Amino acid sequence: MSDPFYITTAIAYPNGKPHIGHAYEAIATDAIARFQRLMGRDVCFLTGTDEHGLKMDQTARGLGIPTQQLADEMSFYFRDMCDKLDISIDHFSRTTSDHHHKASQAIWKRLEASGDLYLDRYEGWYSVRDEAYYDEAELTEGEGGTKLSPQGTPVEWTVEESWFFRLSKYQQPLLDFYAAHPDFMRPESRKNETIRFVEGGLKDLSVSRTSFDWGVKVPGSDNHVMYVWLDALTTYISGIGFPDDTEEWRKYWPASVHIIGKDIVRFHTVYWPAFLMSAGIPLPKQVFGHGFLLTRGEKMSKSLGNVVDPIELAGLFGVDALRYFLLRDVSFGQDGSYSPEAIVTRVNADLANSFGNLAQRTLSLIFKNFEGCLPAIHGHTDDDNALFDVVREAVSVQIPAHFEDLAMSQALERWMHAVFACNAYIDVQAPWALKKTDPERMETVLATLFICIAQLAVAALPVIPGSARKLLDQMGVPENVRNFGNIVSHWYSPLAESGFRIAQPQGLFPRLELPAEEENAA
RNA sequence: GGCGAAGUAGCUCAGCUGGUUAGAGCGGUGGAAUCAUAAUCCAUAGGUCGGGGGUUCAAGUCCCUCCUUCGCUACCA
Repeated sequence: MSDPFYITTAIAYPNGKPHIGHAYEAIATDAIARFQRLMGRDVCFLTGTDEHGLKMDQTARGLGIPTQQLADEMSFYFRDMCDKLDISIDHFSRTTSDHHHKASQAIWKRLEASGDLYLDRYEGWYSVRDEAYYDEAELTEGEGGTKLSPQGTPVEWTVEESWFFRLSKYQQPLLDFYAAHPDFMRPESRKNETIRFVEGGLKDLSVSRTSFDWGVKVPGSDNHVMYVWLDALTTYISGIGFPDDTEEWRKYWPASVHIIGKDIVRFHTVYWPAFLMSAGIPLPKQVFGHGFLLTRGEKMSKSLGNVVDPIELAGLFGVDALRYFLLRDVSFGQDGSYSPEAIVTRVNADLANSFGNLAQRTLSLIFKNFEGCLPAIHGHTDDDNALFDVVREAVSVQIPAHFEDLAMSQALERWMHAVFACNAYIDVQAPWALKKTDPERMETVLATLFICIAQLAVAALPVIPGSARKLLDQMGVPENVRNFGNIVSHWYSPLAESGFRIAQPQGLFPRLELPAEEENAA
């Protein structure tokens, strides 16, 4: 294979179990990765956990367990989420691994060699929870005269020796890079924000801490640990081999796209590129900041008690149902809203009623009337060709174009459009009525539908991998045509002539019911 | 305060560089069909495209202004 495609999610900070936002990001990234594989590209998909930092250390201490043990436990939940949601990762990287420490120290040495690191003192109001310093002016007065950060977290006056990175030096190089690579930041609104931020001037960045030791040691300064972001971002390259000159590293870097949440755009579009420039490493081709998922239009938060467990949700509605809903109902890049009603409505309408039912009625007719043998084609009519045109246009032109553009919801909209065309076709042709009047025509109609359904199933593989695969299995579609290139080739007649028979068709997408408690709430 | 995004049918939203009667899905209504997961198909419902002003032969689609929501950022020190 050639044409490598390297995609990553953000490296999650596992100070709690994964929530729906983590799941959303993983699912979206997975759909893109799967799509690219089905386009024949050599894909590497990396995710992982960012386990350093004071917060982890403190949480562990609070629980009375070793920090590493907490990290192991929490990281497991994220790894487990990937398994449960059918996330097709190639690498799960952890910042606590030995190799990652080595990689982080290697990049540190490169920054140092470029003359971009210097030792200084840092003092100011520090928030442990945010792991950030704030200006006096940014603080607000809390209860009892305590000082609070803009995020409402407590701050303490802290003085520490710190290594600094000459971020200021990269202001112009970054702006030049943005100008030369208009697709580097997406969507557009995030790009504008970043450019204005950089134009406003960059201050050097404190990149080490001495107040705790749960992190990567700074080479030559054992009492310092590296700033969590420098360490975390390095995961994108350490996960594929850096600093070793491995085959993966040579093949996959620079990354095709980093998929991240809109809240951490700056780290990925300002700090990360600056670090890489300093280290003499090529920059990723694109950073995409997706939106947030709101619960019934409200921001998720622990205090509101509306934090949703994605595993529970998948258990309730099905993994593919959840995946489909998130990618279909939320325009990628914008905020989206989630509710049980919305999932049930969308999934029933699209997957159960339209697509699932289409497959079921077609396969049932074949199963009952031909003992499962695939019907022969006795010459196609204009109606057949018109349907082929619609489905083929969707499957080999529109859907790939939208996926390529990371517009999953639009890809699925085109997919549904083609599904509608199939349902309209089956109603007009009424193969069940042709049984007595024109059995040969009945065969052709069902064969036509069979082909179209297979094409649509392949196009849906990135989003609903489990159920699409099950359908293709039921239909006996050979593995080697289950991709965007081959599914529009002539595989049907050979399959029919091979003597393949479909078994009694099994429904793919059961109609969902609104959970009882939700009905009451609504 | 500055910059930016958004405000389009009951709901969720499409509408690129301005141009025939403003679109889709869901919901609602009226038909058809009965192979299928009571699923499907057809027709339809008449929305001042946030308000106002302007440019143009022609504006959701460009300009100005106002209102609302949101994001980034700054400041009041």
